[in-house]
Amino acid sequence: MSTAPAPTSTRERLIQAAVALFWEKGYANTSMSDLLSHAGVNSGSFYHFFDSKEELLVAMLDRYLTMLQPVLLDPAWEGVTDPIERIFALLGRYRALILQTDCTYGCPIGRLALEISPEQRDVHKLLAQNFDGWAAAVRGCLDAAAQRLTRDVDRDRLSKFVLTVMEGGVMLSRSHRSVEPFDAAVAELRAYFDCLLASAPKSKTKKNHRR
Amino acid sequence: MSTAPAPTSTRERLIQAAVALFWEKGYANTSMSDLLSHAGVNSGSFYHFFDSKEELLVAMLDRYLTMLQPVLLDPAWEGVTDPIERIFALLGRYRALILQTDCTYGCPIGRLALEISPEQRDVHKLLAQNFDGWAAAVRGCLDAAAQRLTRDVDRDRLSKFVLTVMEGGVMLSRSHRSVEPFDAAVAELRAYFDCLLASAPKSKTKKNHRR
DNA sequence: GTCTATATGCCGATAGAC
DNA sequence: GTCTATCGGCATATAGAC
Repeated sequence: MSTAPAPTSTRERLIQAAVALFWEKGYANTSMSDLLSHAGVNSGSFYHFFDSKEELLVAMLDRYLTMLQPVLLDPAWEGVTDPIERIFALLGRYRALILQTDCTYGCPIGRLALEISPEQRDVHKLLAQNFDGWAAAVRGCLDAAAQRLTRDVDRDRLSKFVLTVMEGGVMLSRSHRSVEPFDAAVAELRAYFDCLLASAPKSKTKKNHRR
Repeated sequence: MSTAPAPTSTRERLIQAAVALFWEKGYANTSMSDLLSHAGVNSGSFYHFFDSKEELLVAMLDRYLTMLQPVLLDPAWEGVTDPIERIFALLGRYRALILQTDCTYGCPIGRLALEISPEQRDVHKLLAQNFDGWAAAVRGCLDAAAQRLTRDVDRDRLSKFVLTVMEGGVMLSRSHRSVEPFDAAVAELRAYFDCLLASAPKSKTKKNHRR
């Protein structure tokens, strides 16, 4: 409970700068001087901690893995207990991000997945791990709601489908400069969930999904 | 019916090089010298036809619009008449592309949508037009199958959903270096379609969708 | 660990003869 | 319309004092 200004280390500030800038501008379009000035660090210090820009990318993706729960899931799920609604609350966070960025949002992980050369296998492995972590969170929700879903639902596959739809929706919203494509994708996903929940008894989750 | 070797113009060769290279390496990672050597053109000639690299990008995206039907849709739909199967045949083309590229495929349009800065509105307008053209083709299939779909299906929204799923599936396959995420997404989409076709009479489309 | 100064190379774009 | 030669700038990365 100290009020100290949190003396973030140089290494830490660089990772934070990477989180912000690789998200905002992509990897190649973020220059070393962008990173250095944003972090308030000099070139010499950078190369004391990292061998290259790519190594900072790796460190950033590692950080993302640990940020998923506290930074994304916990806030998204605060006050939301129903597991199916948690899935849509998570998608709601992305909707908020799209709006916050004036519909220019690109998911940092998805963006890097398409930008980074496939030869950089270590980077793509981390990207895949980030995707898997996200999907696993959704998978947890589906497991919690298992008895409400029709028996033949492949919950693992469905959790990845939610991720797929999120990524596609974010992409389309960026080029259209509008939330509408994202909203449409989420609405369609909701319709699918209604399908999968249809024959189950407790259909408590029927507020205003279909408009 | 001439057998002449089709003396492609310099401008044309540059556009073709852009189609190939912006797809393979992205926009920023394709250098002018990449483009010039691939097209067999000198720098001076390039700037005779285009004011800048970005202008070539615009020309390439215009070209993509005209290529959609003959290069993508026509081959995908050859021998496939059922409109719903046409949708999945189109997705099958992307599956083939993923396999052809050893699972490093990134849809050129989707990739640019995330890479290009939102400030370049003209580029994003063309990207959105490309997305819209693709979705419109799917929309045409859905319209043709309208009487088989449950009444409350929003066909326009559903056509965009198919695009969303394709783009998300391609993205995940690239980072996982496997077709599996794409296949899973398409299988889930098929399950959704089965839902939407369920209550209709003619369920001729039941071969082996669910495995 | 941090600083300034700088190496080295490729980038997109241009000049100007032919 | 095509050629060669080259510009100025910014990229990542390094050197070496403190």
